[in-house]
Amino acid sequence: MSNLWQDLQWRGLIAQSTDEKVLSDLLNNKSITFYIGFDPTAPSLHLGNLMQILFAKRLQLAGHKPLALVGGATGLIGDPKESGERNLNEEEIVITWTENIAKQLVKYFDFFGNNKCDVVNNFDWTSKLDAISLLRDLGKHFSINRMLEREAVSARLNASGISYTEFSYALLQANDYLELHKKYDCQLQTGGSDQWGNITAGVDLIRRVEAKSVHALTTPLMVKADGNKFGKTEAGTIWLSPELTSPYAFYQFWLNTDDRDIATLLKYFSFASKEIIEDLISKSKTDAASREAQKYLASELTSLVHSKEQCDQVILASQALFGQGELKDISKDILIAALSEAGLTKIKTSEELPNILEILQQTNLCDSKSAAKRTVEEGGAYINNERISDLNWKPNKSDLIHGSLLVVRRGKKVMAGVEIGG
RNA sequence: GGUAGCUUGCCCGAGUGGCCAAAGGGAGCAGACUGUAAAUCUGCCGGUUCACGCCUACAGUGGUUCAAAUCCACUAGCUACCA
Repeated sequence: MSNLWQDLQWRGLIAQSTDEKVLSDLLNNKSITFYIGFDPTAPSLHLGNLMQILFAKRLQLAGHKPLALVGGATGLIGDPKESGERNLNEEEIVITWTENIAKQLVKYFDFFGNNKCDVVNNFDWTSKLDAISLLRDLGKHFSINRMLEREAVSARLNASGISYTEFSYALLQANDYLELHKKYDCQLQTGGSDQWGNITAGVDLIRRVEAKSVHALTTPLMVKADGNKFGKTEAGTIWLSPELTSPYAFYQFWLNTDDRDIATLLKYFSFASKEIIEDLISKSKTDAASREAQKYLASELTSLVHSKEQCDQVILASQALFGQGELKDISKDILIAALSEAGLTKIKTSEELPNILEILQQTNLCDSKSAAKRTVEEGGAYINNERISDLNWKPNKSDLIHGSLLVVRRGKKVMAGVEIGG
């Protein structure tokens, strides 16, 4: 007996579900097997995926067995999206991405015990599916009329069109559910609300083929207060891989969460108790400036996705770079670590020291020399927290912190480091 | 298959021979105010250049012209009407 369902509801994590009474009873009182799928559409998982992962983790913590599916097969086909046909990726690339994703998933689930997680790849069964079976055994259970009703599909029919390849996607995902139902007695598939159609296609298929009733449960689409998509910045997607999004950038992303969104995000992403979360939310209203809720969530998630050690480093780096104190008072090691997190560019001493425009460009703080010049003229260029307004400014020996470092900043919060060395 | 129209910078959208790197809006960047917020106001917003300038750009290719986003031809894609 648990209150999993009530907890999920309180967190606002339930968008749609099949028969609520039956499903909530299963989730609260039984231990079931469920699955959640991830298609390899990119080299790494991102924050949208993280929401799904953590949702599944909540179910596992409550005693249910997760199957983390990687879409080695479905990734080769492409789930139709409203904006238009996807470009097919090379098979080798999809294989690499599938492997990356499988590795990343391992971090978030428990792989021991009665309800241990299994990672499965739909390539294993889909690649064995022959044309006759696909069309005769599977296809016969699908109504085109029904498939045309899907939002993404109908949008595509009215606009750019859709290939047979993508149109067939739902069959494969439905078949995944059927496979996992037969093999693991999987009774629930979870996903984002955009997956509702695909998931219920599987539910229908299982009813037709096995005469069994299984379930679907989706999470809402996160919409930010400013109307933009969650999980992206102007610089791009926030990835879970440290190579694509540094732990520093990851932490900063959460720290900069809009006050209006922090309550929702805490409920979606934090594993803290209801009491702690409600306390943080109330603080975010009474004392928004302290940003305790943002700091808490940033720290919790950076620790989870990267590591506690990385997170500590990043917090130190953030404090060092945004602190009020003298940069010179920060030890060389910590400063180098901080700048490495933000992005450190090395320049050889043998060369003449670059001027401010070159520094801004070489640290990638500005895209071009013109952009760099603009930044300086606008008063947005800082070296060691001092505004630089002279276009010809060059660093002196005495400007180098600890003999070799420059802290470069554009605007209020875009940092980079320069290390002058042999 | 026939006819007519459309295709502009990150996005939307004005421009129908020189005054066009191209109105306006959005996004984005910077400044002020702040909390490394939000809202608001101001400036910027193809590349290179201290700058005059030069280069690249108005679907693609070629042409007319001293001069083309603007005119002509062909190609591709989209839209509407006709069968």
